[in-house]
Amino acid sequence: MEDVTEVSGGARPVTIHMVAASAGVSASTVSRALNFPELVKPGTRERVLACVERLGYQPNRAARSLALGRTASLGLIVPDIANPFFAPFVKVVQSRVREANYALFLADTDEDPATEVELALAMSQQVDGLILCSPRMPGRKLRTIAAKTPVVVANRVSRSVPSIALDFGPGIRQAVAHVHALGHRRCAFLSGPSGSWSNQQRLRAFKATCESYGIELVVLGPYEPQFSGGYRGADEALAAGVTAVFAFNDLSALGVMSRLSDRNVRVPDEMSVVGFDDVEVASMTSPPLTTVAIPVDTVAKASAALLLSLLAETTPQRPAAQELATRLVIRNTTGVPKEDQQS
Amino acid sequence: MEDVTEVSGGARPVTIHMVAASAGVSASTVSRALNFPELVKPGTRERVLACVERLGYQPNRAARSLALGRTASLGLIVPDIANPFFAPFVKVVQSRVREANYALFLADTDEDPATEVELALAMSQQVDGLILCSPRMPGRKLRTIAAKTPVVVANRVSRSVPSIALDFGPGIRQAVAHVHALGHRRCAFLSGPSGSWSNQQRLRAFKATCESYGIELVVLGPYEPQFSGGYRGADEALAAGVTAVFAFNDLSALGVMSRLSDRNVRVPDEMSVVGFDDVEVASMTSPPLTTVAIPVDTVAKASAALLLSLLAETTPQRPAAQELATRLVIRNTTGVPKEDQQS
DNA sequence: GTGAAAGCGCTAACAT
DNA sequence: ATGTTAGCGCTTTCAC
Repeated sequence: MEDVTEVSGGARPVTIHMVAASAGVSASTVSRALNFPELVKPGTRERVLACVERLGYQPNRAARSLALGRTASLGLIVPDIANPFFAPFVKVVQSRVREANYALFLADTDEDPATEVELALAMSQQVDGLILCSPRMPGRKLRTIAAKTPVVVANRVSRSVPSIALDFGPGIRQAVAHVHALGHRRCAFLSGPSGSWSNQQRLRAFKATCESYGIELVVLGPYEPQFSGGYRGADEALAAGVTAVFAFNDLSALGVMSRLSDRNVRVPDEMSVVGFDDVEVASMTSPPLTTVAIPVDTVAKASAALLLSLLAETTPQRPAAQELATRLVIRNTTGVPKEDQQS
Repeated sequence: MEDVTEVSGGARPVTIHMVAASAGVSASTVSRALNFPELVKPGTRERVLACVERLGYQPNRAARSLALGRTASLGLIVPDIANPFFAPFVKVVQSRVREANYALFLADTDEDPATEVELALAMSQQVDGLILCSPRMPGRKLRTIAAKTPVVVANRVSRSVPSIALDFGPGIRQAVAHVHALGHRRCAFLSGPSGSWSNQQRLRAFKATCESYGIELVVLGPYEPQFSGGYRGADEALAAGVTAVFAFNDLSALGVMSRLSDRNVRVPDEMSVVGFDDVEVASMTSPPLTTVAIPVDTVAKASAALLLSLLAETTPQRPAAQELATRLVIRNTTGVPKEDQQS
């Protein structure tokens, strides 16, 4: 019985051949024992696995990838990791993907479409599949990338690429109905980035729904989809003489509330505020924010599941597009407009 | 001049040999033209690069890794991506690492030390280096992992592993001095996870500093380091009859404020609240939160820089440990305690 | 049931 | 300056 030195200090990694030697078998047998245990006789299998254990052998991923033609890793590209809307998305995708034994590459585009394309292209060569979250790149680029590697698009519909998107309609209709029921007749929409799919969808739905309810909608902006954007928007909303504002997202709704508080305009008594997304902090503010909730976790799970199923499929399917519903969460930033209040 | 088909549809990727053939040179020349352009004659170089371009050749990463013995990717492991304290950390690390042409693997431990070890072990075999953010694993495990791959630890000091940690002292001293100056003499500390390095450090510093200022410190908890923890803690702080509370972090401070608001206790008039971390939302609340700021971006940058320098070093250095200072950010949740106020 | 051998795509001596 | 060769560590036919 030979004495094989333990993996200690800084020596170079154990290869499959070392294991093979130490178990008195060939490399192929070790490989089989690890990948197709049923193909090797129980006796040898145990001997091999014991050596694997003892030597602390871990297969070299690069070698494995090269031989197999698959990397066992996926990529996720998001516009802004630090955005409280995307962070949970990343978290859920990561955990799902892990469960399926894939590692996850993460990249942040800093909201820049060009960077987005660049990152996606770079990643496409080192992953088995890609999730593009809220991509802003043109459809053409999207197709280019999808031609290189399996791709799933989240938070945007696409006809050429499998996607998980959102139907803002239900949530927006509920929000408008809610505000209408409270008595508001003149409202503002603080729009977000004009190029974004989300903003276009939301704006369209707000316009149509307000019209059908006989609510006058003042469209303001575009503003950056951040606290700062809402902070600026608040003054314009006030100047426009509306009694309620629909913010592009929760962050900007927070900005609105902060500015309103600065100017001693009480929420919801003197101004109602409705957010969008239902990020975690929306429920932590005082007063807690009424907002159109997006089921991010569900979107993230569905995106991961879709990509994984794409990878599992042997026969290529045609692009599936799924749309998830939104809904209104009523908290304390919406109320009866001042003029209507009994005093 | 031969007609080489464009990369269209679903064909298999272009290899270096295809480029070589199409340029009428050997594979090594293509490799050199790409990696050490100065080693190949300008004429051929251009011809090669033209073919690379035309064929859309992208080197296979796995093959490259295998040959080179390096993966050009790094790993980052955090306790909770969705936590507003860690999200910016991830963002900054990602961007730094990208700049150095590394891709980044991300994993989330869900605050579980066992998962942490598992993930770190798994990642160690597919990266050139690892950043462990706020690790909870025992020092022994840390060393095991550091023996396999270069590791940098963030938000925790270690003697055996290079680390970027925080000196909570300055910020805490400023916070206590501030609160003391306002007239508070009995305060509470809402402690976080008892096992965490951060909590131990903060508790110790708060205790020592309060003592030196003659402030009576009531230690409550432990609470989960979340909104919910603070929400619970608020009642206990009120029962303890303190006039100011130091929350373990900003999230729990938000919980405190929310509960206080529920119970109609005004902040800061009837209770002062001090957070910790200075996450982005801390400045977005009404009133904005007074908090001990942690320079996360700096920590993240330093961690990435340290790891990159470790990888660049030819000669192994001994573990460097850097400590970054914290400081108090005074906003509007701290004020003169009620009893002292002129009425 | 197991071993020998070839090859995944790339880089790096070593020749020339 | 460029081509030839070997090899990174693994999987996988193909023999036996």
